[in-house]
This record gives sequence, C-alpha cells and structure tokens, in this order.
Amino acid sequence: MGQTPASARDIASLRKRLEAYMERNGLRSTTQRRLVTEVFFRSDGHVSIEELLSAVRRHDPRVGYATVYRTLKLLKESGLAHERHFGDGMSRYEVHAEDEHHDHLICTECGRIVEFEEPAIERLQERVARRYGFRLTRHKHELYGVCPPCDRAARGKAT
Amino acid sequence: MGQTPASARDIASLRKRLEAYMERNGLRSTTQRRLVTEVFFRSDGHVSIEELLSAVRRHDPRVGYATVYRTLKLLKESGLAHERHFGDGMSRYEVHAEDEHHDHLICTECGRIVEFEEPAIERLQERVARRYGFRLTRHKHELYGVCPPCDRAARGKAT
DNA sequence: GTCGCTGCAAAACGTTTGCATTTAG
DNA sequence: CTAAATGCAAACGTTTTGCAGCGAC
Repeated sequence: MGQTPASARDIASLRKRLEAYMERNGLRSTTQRRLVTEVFFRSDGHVSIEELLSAVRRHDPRVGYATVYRTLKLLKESGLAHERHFGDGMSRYEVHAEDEHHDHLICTECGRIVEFEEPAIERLQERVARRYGFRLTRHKHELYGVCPPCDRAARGKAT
Repeated sequence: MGQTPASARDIASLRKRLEAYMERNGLRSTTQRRLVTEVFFRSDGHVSIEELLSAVRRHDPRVGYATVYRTLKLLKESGLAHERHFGDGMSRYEVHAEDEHHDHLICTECGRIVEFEEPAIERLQERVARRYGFRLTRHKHELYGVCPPCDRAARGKAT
C-alpha cells in the first residue's frame, strides 16, 4: 500500500526526476540536499518537518531547519512531494508517485493515516465541478474518524 | 443558498442554542460576546477573524482580537460554528446550521467559495470508511479550481 | 463579592527570510 | 571565481496566554 516506503526502483526514478529538474533550473546538488531528499524518499507515509529533520540529523547533526524547509519547497516545486494539512497545526509531506492518486482517512484518536482510492468519488467530483462551471485543478478529501483499534479501546473503557 | 446570511428565524434559534449552552456551562452573556455572536450569525459565507473583528469594531471600536478568538472558540465548542482552512493561512468560520451539511468549491484565482451538496459522495464516503473499519465522525472535502469568470479572463488573456 | 470576562501586550506556534559564510560547478 | 546553498538568528503572520482591571450575576 501507499504507506510503505518507495521501493529501490521507485527511488531511482525519483532521484532521476529530481536531477533532471535541478539541471533544468541550474540548481546544485549539495551534500545536505542529497541527504534530505534520500531520507524523504525512503520515509513512509506522511512526514512532518520535525520528523524529517531529526531523521536527517541522525546522519548529520549540523543540518538546520531552514535547509529542510527549503529542500521540501524544492521537492514540491519539482512535483516530487505533496504537502498535506491534517489539522494538527503542521505541514506533512508525502512522496508524489507520478501516476497514483489517493485521499486520506485519519484517526482522530491516534493520528493514524490510511490512504484510499475511490474512482466513483473522483467521477462525482468532476460532475459537481461541471455543475458550477469550475475547471478543477486539485482537491482535498479527508475522512476523519476512529480507527478499529482505537474504537475497540474506547468501547472497552466505556460502560 | 448557504452563502446567504441566516434568516431572522434561524438567528433566533442560533441565539437560543447559544444561551442554552452558556447557561449549561455557567458562562456569562457580556456586551462584547453578544456583539460578536450577532455579527457572526448575520455574516454570510466564510468569515475570517480579521473580517469579523473589523465588522465588530464598526459597532464598538474597543473590542480586541482576543475576545473575537475566544468567542469563536466558544461558538465552535457549542457546535454553532465550523472552522475551515482553505489554505490561505488563516482560519475561516461559518455558521453551523443544525441539520444542513455541505462541502466547498474554491476558486484558486479569486478565492470565491461555492458550497455544494452531493449525497452520492456522502454515501460513498461511508462505504470507504466501512471498508477500513473506521467509525466516521466528520470529513473535509474541498475542490480547488478556476471559477467561470476567472477562467474566461484567463483564456481571454492567453493566446 | 465572586468569579468569569475583557483588553492589552507578550509569548507561542510553524514557517520564512536576511545575511555572512561555505561550497558546487 | 561566481553564484547558489547553508546555518544561524531574527522576522513573520496567526493564534494563544498571563494578568490586572472590569462587569455579570
């Protein structure tokens, strides 16, 4: 599923896309940038800047906040990362695989994030947009609720 | 439609719900609180704190930011307001009519917000949640795109 | 007279930016 | 050598909070 880190083959392709983008824009491949992007590509799920930075710092403790922010901005611009806001106050980032698209189910108890795809919903969205004459560019669809383990725990405690 | 201010009857009911909530919780009905809530109930669409505060200050210039924030927190907690985040960096609030539910189409050019309802999508959401065993509590569904006037303007300029 | 509320200003939060220094090309 | 990238700390915009004084009940 989408929660698992990108495979070796995927990472090679991500690296390649990034290099192409950087070359095209006269950007430089620095030690820190390589480190941050590699850690990001291998991360699973939906990382925050904090999480990313502390993972990066395990390899090189001198890397600063700003570099991580700037590198993720670059990844967004190059289309390799998606920025998400799940209402916990900070941005989270996930690897953007060229083709695939999904939305999210979020557990309000433990913060677990599950990805889902539902083509029927996508089609209906297009219909809604057409109804109002909008040309759709993107969307955000998040379902908030309680995941099975948390729900069991809650029911256990109550009564 | 949902964009228009609540009618006189609605406002009476909102006021009543708020009073009940305040009484239940031993809260006090102050001049500022009444002013902020009245302005909010009469507002149409999706107000930001800034917009709300400046509307409030037209009636009483001494009211401070903190009061508006605190009053909106109260309105959220009492279930009378919904907080929304459309990615422009600040929270927006809308009156939460007991029964009705809708989602949003947002124009990325001019910021226009259109509300929509699509029961078929709601049903599919439930199905997705069931698929993963989640007990759904709420959701966020936003479609971003270009509204008809902006789209026309864009096409006019190009080519 | 309580105790909750207000207004102010200060702090907090995640994020961005200016600048001197380092480093890739 | 030049221009881009780094790391730090300071600035940012939004939201929250501490506190002395005020006002509802």
